[in-house]
Amino acid sequence: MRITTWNINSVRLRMNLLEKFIQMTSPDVICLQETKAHDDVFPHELIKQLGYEFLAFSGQKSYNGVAILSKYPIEDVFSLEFYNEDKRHIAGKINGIEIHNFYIPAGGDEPDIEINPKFKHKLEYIKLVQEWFATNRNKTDKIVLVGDLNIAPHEHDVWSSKQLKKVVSHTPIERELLINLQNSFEFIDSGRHFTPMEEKLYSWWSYRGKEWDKSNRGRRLDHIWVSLPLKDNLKKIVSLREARGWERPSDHVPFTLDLK
DNA sequence: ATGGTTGGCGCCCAA
Repeated sequence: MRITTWNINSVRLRMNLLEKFIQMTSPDVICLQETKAHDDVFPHELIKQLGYEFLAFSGQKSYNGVAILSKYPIEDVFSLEFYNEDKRHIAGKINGIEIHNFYIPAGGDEPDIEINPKFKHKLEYIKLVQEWFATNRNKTDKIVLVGDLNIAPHEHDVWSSKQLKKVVSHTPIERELLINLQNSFEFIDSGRHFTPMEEKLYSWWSYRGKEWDKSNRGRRLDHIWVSLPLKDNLKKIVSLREARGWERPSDHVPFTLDLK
């Protein structure tokens, strides 16, 4: 089973890129974030024409929004709403595996919970996810957790750990909380399972600043984790860097896992 | 220390 996570930054604007990616990669399951489309305007007919008959989506106007596109039936679909009415999560069971698609809050600019409520909300959100899994799921369940988690947890998940240590997405508190969440459920980080810790691995390059390709100031914000029963099924991952150079790209690239 | 770009929507906000 081939599973992709991709923050597409407006699904309606980038249907042509989605089609291009599908032709290249043909995943069984595609999890999208930042669809930025209310359910009433989600392009479900077009996506079905691309070969994804089974869809689950939870969207809102302008912001957030997540979707699961699947070649196989999706059962037991539900969404967690940890903050306001934000559409940041959708889950469902495909071929006996429960897939959780998250769009964790970005957290604003200032990494200080006293003056920035968005940062506070981000940290709380991660703790709530951890509590939810501890309370509602077992480590023996077959689970895949994907999404734009908006945190680059390890040193070589960013172009300069030193220069980004006070930048939201790579502050010590966020890194610690995300690693705690991962360890608390013994999730396996597929990106680092296949890429040595000392090797750079990115999934996002900012729109700001010229020459993203040459300067290569990337971050690994997008992740696919699997629960312990799926560890031996891990086959390979691909972070599709070239997608950042496509015409009118998302600032995130598709990240794909193959499971035996 | 600062400013840089993009998308959605409505005349600015979030990333």
